[in-house]
Amino acid sequence: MGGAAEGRGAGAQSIDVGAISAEVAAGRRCWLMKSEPEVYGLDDLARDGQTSWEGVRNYQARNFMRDDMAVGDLVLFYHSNAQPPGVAGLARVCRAAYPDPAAFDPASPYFDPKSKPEAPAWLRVDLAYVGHLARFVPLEQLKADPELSGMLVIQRGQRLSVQPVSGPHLLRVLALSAG
DNA sequence: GCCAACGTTGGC
DNA sequence: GCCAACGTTGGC
Repeated sequence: MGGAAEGRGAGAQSIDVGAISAEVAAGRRCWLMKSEPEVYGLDDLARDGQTSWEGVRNYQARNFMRDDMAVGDLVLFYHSNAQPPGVAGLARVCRAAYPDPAAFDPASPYFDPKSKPEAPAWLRVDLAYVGHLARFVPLEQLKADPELSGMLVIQRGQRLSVQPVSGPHLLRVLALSAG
């Protein structure tokens, strides 16, 4: 591997910013979701094409998925606990919230005995890969950008792994990644 | 590894 | 319902 693909996994795609802008202008909902790249990063999603977002164990994050997330929604894929942390790419919700089977599995690190199949406490969505940002946008750059003031991910102590993002903020991140 | 921020738990 | 203790997140 080399050239433009340096540092990206096999199958990495670029993002059609014009098409995304049109979607956002038409009212497409936007999100940011965090993953530790050593656990499951954007390269893994590019390889797999889609994935089930298991393991959300925070009520506010669950409620966002349950109440507000729909098929087609756009997702900034954020690498947390990374060096540096930041936005790596774009994904899309391809299945709306449904019970997270990991919560029922005693062998899973996400097992939660409070969650029963007849009354699931935890949900997951499925995400499809859209593309890698032209350039990774580190958290430091998000924090420094005046147009992104108010974005949740840059706020101190903000730990939510599923966050709503405004359309203009999502487009701004794409613009920053282009240069 | 440190630690600030936050969420959850459990005694009362 | 209060709140201290504890566990987790996640940047640094």
